[in-house]
Amino acid sequence: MTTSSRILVVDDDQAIAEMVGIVLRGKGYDVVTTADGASALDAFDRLSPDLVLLDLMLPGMDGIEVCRRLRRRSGVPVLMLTARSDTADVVEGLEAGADDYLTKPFEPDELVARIKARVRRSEAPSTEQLSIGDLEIDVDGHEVRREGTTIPLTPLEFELLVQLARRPWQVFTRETLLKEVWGYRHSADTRLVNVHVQRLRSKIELDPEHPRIVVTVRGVGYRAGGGS
Amino acid sequence: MTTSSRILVVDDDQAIAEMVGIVLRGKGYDVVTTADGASALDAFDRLSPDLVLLDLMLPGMDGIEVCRRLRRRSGVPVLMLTARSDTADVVEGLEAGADDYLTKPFEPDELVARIKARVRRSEAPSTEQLSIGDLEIDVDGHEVRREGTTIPLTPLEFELLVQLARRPWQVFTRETLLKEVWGYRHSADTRLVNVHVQRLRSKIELDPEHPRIVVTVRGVGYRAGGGS
DNA sequence: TGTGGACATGACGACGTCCTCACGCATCCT
DNA sequence: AGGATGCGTGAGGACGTCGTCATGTCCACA
Repeated sequence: MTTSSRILVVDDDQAIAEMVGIVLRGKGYDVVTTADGASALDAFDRLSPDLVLLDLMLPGMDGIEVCRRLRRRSGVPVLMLTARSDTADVVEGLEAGADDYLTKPFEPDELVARIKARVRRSEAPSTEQLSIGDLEIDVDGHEVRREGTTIPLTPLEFELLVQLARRPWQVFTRETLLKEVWGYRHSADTRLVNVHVQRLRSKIELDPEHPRIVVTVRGVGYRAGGGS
Repeated sequence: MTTSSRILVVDDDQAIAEMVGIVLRGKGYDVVTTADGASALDAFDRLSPDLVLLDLMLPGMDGIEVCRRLRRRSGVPVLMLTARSDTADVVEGLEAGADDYLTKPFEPDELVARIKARVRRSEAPSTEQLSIGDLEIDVDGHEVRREGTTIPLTPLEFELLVQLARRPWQVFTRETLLKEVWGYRHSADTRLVNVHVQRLRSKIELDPEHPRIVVTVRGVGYRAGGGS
């Protein structure tokens, strides 16, 4: 981890809170503890933790309500921790927006494993990965790679490639591409598309004279080859 | 739901598989069942399900291995379902990339609630929304809005704002900002930060002379005000 | 209240990206 | 085969963004 994940522990049982704190700090997490709902929400706003570990039984506002309010302001992973193990309670907790539900007594190892799973998933940004031919397209990271090495593209070239790669084999007319990539507002000069297709090819094609990734469909437009 | 979520159930125990199928179909899910690892992976490639419910004990390839292979090709939510309840097993399952782990016997309601929680989270567009003052920051869409109208920022200005807004009230030194926003490689001239902070302010502050969103902390650096 | 350091602000130039245009080549139809 | 049309390719210029510098202003501290 470049910087350790912050975890907000909300539990009024001091023994549990301390134990959890020790365990999690031992695993390299940055732990902050609060004992009631109001201060939990306050701490949340100040700290922007990466995960909230929430006891169901709290003085004042209960855990369900805290969870609902957290959900209103953020998509932070919430792991509920409670002594109540009725199915109805579990269902209620999950319905309120919790991501996981663990009943006391619990094994510290399992707690840590479940926290890791939640943090892992929320830190892994919905990495939309497209592949076309031998290219890997990281849509969120705005990167295109061939065998691990990044190919630098301009924003426009990247958008053009993504548009084509999202529907392999489908042919896009120049008009469609202008609308989708450039936006509505643009002039109707479709030769603009040619130029950028060519620039794109000069960067991503192994043999730009015989393009295999972005293929011309004469009289219609362009399509991305599916990799075969 | 616009279209019902597809769930791939992998279990060689026909009684369980049938029961799970009935329960989930009753909740409106589209369920496909396979009985071993190889056909599960095959079905996965064909169907692109929205969630995989995976028994740990399978003929041939075990559930852990199936989970690993799924992870290699996709970020699909995986919920493990098994008779083994040792903490070590839970930890191993979660380490292998599972998102949740439920032990038999289980309550159908809890299964459904946990599935809903997973699907809900994976369907929620990872729209990371930050707000700072009266600004709304759409991190994925690279857009900043005030009362609905977008404020045009350059990529650099946007990254700078996001960096500050991710930790409201926390003060960032110029060195930190240079490292985080500009990347490692950069010169040590911290005045560069001043210039871009000023440009950012001229666009996002209502009264650039008295900035309230990006605030100077004399002798230290800058911080984003939390909106109060 | 004066002084030095820290910060704000404006100007300018380098650079990259994008759009337009001109021309050459390939492909299709008769 | 020859013309017409569609496409590829290179050059050049407009524009926006970013880095640097010079100067002006604010603030803390004595």
